[in-house]
Amino acid sequence: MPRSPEANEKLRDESRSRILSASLRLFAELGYERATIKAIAAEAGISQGLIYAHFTSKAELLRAIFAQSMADVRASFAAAEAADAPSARIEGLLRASSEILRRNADFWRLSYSLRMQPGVLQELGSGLDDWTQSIVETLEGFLREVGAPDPAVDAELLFALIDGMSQHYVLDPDDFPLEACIERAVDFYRALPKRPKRRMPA
Amino acid sequence: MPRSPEANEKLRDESRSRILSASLRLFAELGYERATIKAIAAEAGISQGLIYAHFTSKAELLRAIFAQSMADVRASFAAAEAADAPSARIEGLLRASSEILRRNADFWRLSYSLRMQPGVLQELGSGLDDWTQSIVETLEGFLREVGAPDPAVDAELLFALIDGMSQHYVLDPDDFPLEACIERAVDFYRALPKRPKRRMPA
Amino acid sequence: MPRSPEANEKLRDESRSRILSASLRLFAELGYERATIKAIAAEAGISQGLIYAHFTSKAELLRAIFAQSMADVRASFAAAEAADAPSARIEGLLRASSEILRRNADFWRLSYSLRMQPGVLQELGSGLDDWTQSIVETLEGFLREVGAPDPAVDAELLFALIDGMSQHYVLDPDDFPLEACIERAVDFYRALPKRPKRRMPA
Amino acid sequence: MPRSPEANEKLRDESRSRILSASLRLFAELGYERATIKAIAAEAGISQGLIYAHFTSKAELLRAIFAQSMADVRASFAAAEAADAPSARIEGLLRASSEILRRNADFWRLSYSLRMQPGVLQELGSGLDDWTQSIVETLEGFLREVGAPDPAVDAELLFALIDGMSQHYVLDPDDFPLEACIERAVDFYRALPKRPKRRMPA
DNA sequence: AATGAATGAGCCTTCATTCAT
DNA sequence: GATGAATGAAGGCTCATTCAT
Repeated sequence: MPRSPEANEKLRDESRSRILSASLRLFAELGYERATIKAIAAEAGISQGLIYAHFTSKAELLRAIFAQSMADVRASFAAAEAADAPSARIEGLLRASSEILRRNADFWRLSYSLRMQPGVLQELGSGLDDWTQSIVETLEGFLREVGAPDPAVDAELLFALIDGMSQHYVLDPDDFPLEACIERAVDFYRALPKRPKRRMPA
Repeated sequence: MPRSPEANEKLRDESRSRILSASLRLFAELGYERATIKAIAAEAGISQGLIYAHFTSKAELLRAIFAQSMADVRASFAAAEAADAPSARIEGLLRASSEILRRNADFWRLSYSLRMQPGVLQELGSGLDDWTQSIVETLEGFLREVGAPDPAVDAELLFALIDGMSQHYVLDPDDFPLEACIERAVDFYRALPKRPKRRMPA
Repeated sequence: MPRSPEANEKLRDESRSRILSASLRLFAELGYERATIKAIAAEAGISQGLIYAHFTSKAELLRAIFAQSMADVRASFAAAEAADAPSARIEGLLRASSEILRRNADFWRLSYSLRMQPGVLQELGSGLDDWTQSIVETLEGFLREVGAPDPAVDAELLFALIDGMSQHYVLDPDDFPLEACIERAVDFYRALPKRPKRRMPA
Repeated sequence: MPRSPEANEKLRDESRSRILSASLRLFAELGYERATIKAIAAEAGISQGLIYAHFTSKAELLRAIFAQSMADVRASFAAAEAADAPSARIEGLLRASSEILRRNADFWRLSYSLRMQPGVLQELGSGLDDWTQSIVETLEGFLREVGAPDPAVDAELLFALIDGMSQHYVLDPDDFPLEACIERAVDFYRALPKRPKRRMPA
């Protein structure tokens, strides 16, 4: 007598999510290339073959992880955007990143490690570029609202700042003072400087 | 008939530096794992075997690149530190990074791609951690000099900012407005905000 | 609640024959090695596991197909043999092959593809050799009856001819003029040449 | 001091031809699928990796074998065609096949085994179909010259006969009376029957 | 009788590394 | 110093087969 469809689905889902979380962990810890299918299977407590019953290839597995995590992250971002009054949006966003980071540290680690590897990146297919692009645009909108003198440049700067902090946190979560840095950044953006008159810098 | 010792040494040095620059280029472009010894040899215009006459392994080649480039970078930094009056040091440093980046873009690309891959990193041996540590300390000194309220945190923040900009530049040198961002950062640090009284943030 | 034994048996037979015809089709189309158990199950509309409830292995499945089809073919041959007067037996056999081929094209395709792969053949176990042997002997009998000068050689020749035509037909059923060739072969055998005196050929 | 270019070429050629002949042997003996790269390497007395220094893939290796052998065979055929007076061409061709077969028995075994496996065939790329096509056309020309009533059909018949004999020989070189069969076939074609008046066959 | 999740051996291929010259 | 042929240890992936239900 075959297993009931529900029992089957449960088994499958269980396997799938073990694979997914094992790979996220190992991809983040070792990097995509060094995280062996063999090692992933071991970490997930299953056989190598089973991975291919769920994902057609290692690259597919990477894509699945991204799809899953990016959906999660996107939701968090959207929540942050909607929540605040215009004047507080930047503060809101900065403070939100802290939680988003903590909740998906492994994903961010992986994502940052991939960003610098064009070879692997293209196995992932596009999506990441578009995404960062859209973040910059969002930031630019916020900064325009608060009267930044050159919102395009300020957006790049703010994004660089957030990205830099995120990476430093993710690299060393125990020692990097994430919250303190964020609060300090808030100070800076509250005192948003006007662009001064200036002679051409060399 | 044997070559003269000097001619030999010159040949050797020539080979060595071809290998080094070829690997730097390929490591940066493809990532450490995907840059094949075969491809490096081809790029350098020499045989695979010769690489092992100069470096005992691929990891050791990576180490050599780091040693060479870090020396170069350290020198640039030292110059920047010494050049300015205390009050202008932060500005000086920010502006200096632009040139340091442009001169060694490949090295930075590689370095950033490695930083997130502990697996590869440990083949590199320590050194990178110590180095970033020393940078943070230098920054902290600068910030203390200009009266930052919490130099330790401000140093982390400034380092994150520089690192973020550097990465964004290195990722897309043609589109990222590096100089404009740096100048804008200078604005922020000229207007260095005091830490305001504040109720505990949630 | 348990099914009645008869219903069970009917189900079982149904499954078995679906499996058999699905595998014959796929073995013929893709070759034994490339026809996956998974694909066979899909083609048969059943689960992979069920195949192993009927056959202990893929090789055993192949054996079953051969047993089934060879029985079928043997019957057709016997009918052809018995039907004609001695003088017309060769013609009868030639003409009969056409129908036998058309009826079991897939089996012949498979059979021809296997014949050249000793590796697979031995998984099949003996049987095919014996069978071709018996065909040659039958032909030899026919040819002796019609006064062939060297029935043994003529039998080999005739078998080769039939086999050659069969394969060419099976390879390209739409373009190969099977019936025309058979009729032409009949011409040749009606005019069965005497063996001429001859000097040793080099 | 590097090996001389000649020494290198000799080494390479030696390896290449060991690989080529080992694969031909194993492909012919076991079939393409069952002839493992591992087994081929062992048969050739070299490492698995070396095969890929000469051929980019297993399929490529197959292609190389075909290219090599087909050139050889084509030359033999051309020689046979040119050698004889029109009236003796068919005899000449029949007798030539014997030697062509004996010289490349393994290649023919392989070639016949592949012909029935569309999957593998297409990895080989086209060429085989064109080739058989051109053979049939050549035969048709010969038969027209000697006044065959329907050269197109007669060509198919003759080709089937040759192919049938070839296969039977190649399947069992020790027992199949190749020369005797060929001589007997010559008898048949010397006595080339006219097409008789005939009522429609059933 | 039947299912489909799960296994594990083995395949093709890549690549850092060695070695004879 | 330099070459390039050669090796061998994985790595990703497939597939016949088993097993709990």
